Amino acid sequence: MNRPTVRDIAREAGVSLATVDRVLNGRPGVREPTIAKVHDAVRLLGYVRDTYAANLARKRQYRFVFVLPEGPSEFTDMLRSALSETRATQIADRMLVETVTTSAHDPHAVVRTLKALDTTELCGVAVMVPETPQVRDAVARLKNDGLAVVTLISDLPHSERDYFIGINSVAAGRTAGQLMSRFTRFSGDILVVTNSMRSRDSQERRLGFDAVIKQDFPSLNVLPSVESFDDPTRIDEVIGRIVANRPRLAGVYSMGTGNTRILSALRRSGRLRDLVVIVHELTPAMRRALLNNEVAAVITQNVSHLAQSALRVLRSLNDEVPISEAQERLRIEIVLRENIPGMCCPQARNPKSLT
Amino acid sequence: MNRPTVRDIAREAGVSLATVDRVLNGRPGVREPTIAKVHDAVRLLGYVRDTYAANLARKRQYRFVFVLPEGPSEFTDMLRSALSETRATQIADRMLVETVTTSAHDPHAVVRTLKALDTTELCGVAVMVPETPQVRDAVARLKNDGLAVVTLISDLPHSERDYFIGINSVAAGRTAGQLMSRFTRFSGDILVVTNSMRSRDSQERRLGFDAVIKQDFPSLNVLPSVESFDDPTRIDEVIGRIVANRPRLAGVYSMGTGNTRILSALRRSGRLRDLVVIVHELTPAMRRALLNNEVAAVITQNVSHLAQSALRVLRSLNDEVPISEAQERLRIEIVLRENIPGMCCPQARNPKSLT
DNA sequence: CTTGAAATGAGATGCGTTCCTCATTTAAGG
DNA sequence: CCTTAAATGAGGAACGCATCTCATTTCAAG
Repeated sequence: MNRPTVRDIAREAGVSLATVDRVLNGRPGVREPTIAKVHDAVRLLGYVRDTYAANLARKRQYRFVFVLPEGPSEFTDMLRSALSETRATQIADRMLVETVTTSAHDPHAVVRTLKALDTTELCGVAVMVPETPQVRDAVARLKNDGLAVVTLISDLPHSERDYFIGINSVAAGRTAGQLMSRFTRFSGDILVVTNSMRSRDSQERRLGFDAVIKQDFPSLNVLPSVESFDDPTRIDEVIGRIVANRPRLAGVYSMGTGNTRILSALRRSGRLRDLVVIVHELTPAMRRALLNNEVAAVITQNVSHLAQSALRVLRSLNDEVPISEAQERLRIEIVLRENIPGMCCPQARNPKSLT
Repeated sequence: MNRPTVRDIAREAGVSLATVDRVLNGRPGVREPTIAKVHDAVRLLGYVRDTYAANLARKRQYRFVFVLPEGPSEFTDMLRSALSETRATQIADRMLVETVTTSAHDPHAVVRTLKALDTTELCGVAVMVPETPQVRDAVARLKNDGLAVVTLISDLPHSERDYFIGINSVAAGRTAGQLMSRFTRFSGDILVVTNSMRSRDSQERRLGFDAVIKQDFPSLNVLPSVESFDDPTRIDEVIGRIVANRPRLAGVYSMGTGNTRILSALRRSGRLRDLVVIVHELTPAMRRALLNNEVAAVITQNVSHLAQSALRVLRSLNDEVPISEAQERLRIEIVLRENIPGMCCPQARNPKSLT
């Protein structure tokens, strides 16, 4: 019992190969009842097009571009290298992916970048940019030009994007909240810091964090969010002040970027060892911080899976085949010192008594 | 600049297509220097065979079988359904996978099952069976017949299997240990229970658990392992006794199967709410237990990724293409109430103050 | 230099598609 | 009933590769 081919469909439907082809590829010049006959045969035989043979025949190349924020960032570096790790898949599956960068802070620059994309050559884009009305419009334009559009890491909920690849920020914030409560033994002040509360991610993480603490662990005192605006001196100053003024400070939750600076500010304050620090995104620096017991937990998503998922979804969108929700759903990962990915050998550790 | 084809190789090497084919497919009748010329051309042009075109031409079907433990088990049910979720991939990639079950308790049955496999039809097997010398021999025989063999969940370290797909049990045990320490506030007795300490997984988990507690959290008192032998009445009896005799009991670490029974025994003892319970494998029952705050954390691996990874690896082994270690490495996942996969909407919760 | 086996070349065919072209049939309009 | 446009059929070429056959070349041994 071999997989049915177009010939089988033709025979079953009692039409010619040419007609089957016309129907399957949505070409004009076929009457309704004939179309129905073909579709019936497809259903009956359980035919699924051999995408690879099809791509071979039409010499297809999937051209995708990833739009990432510019500037040095450990996180986008990880994403970039995860993307290049998929190279074997890329060539096997006839994909050509390139990345372009854009200033994440400047909404106009983002729109310019999106407008500059050559929509005639491209099959799809994956964007990781902050949300603005202009960006939503630019996405609509891309969709209008027939491209597949997926959002990465942070979503554009009311845009016309086809799919979001990333984790739910509210749930991530809730996870951080639960972890913080249990690790701080349910009492003390919690400092919440981010680079900017204008970012949707930070807002949602804070929302989830507060919700779970208010509901389940009300004995924790969560301080108002502190914004660093990515300004190193401001980080040092603000953190220094709060640590000095809050003897009951038990934990620090960093929702945004700049974790390295925040850690060194805390280190300078001399209280780092007593604080439960929870951050997002497992960058190389945060791996080190976990190993040194400076950070208690990292809430993260698997960037490698993210990259693979983005490519799979973009391809499915182009082939118009269904996407398996369950298979593409990224998990909210909790990384402690002992389950850092890719650290199988527990040697070279820096022990420390926490008790 | 398109991808090079066999024609390009032939031209570059100054030989005919037939010779290129002979070299590429290891057919006899080519002199050493000619082989070298072809290989040089391959390297120079960066040729990679189009596996899909190749499979199309040779009408190839990958036939794989998964050997799983028989009997009702939430975990193997999950694995089975994860496997069927990959059906779209299976047909797209010309794979035909079936599962056979075998009695995990009876080493002879396992060997019989492995011997009964039709090695002429098959391309590879994925096995999830306990380790015995006989099983290792059976694996050697399969390898000898030219099959690809991967181990699932629990490894057969000294067998000739090609690849192990699963997480490091020692590291998983360490993670459980770290979590237990922080959640129990670094003090109290810890009950460690498993269905059988003869299982390599349990041994290794215990090893990791003890190591991390001894090194970093020596104030915890970890009790000797209790074996349930999958006997419900024994579970009730042993757990009841220990809970009654240990007023300082702070946590329970279940390394093996039978979590539902263990939980109900603890529930009956009336102390469940005060105990930090950590288990392995996120089954539907454990999801419910997390939601009810009966279990504090589940250490698990992503069964869906496991299934996909197994198929990818089996295919790569058959195609003799390199396997991307980093991409296939499964993570040790920590699941708390707030980051249960696939639970985006935080309604319908059963709140409880833990403070 | 001849012989014969080994090495190599040339070419055809097919895998499941797509995408053509050109003929033939069908159905509706006058 | 004839005309005409639309619908359908028949078939070929190509995609990158595997596999096979048969002819030709090469090279060492005799």
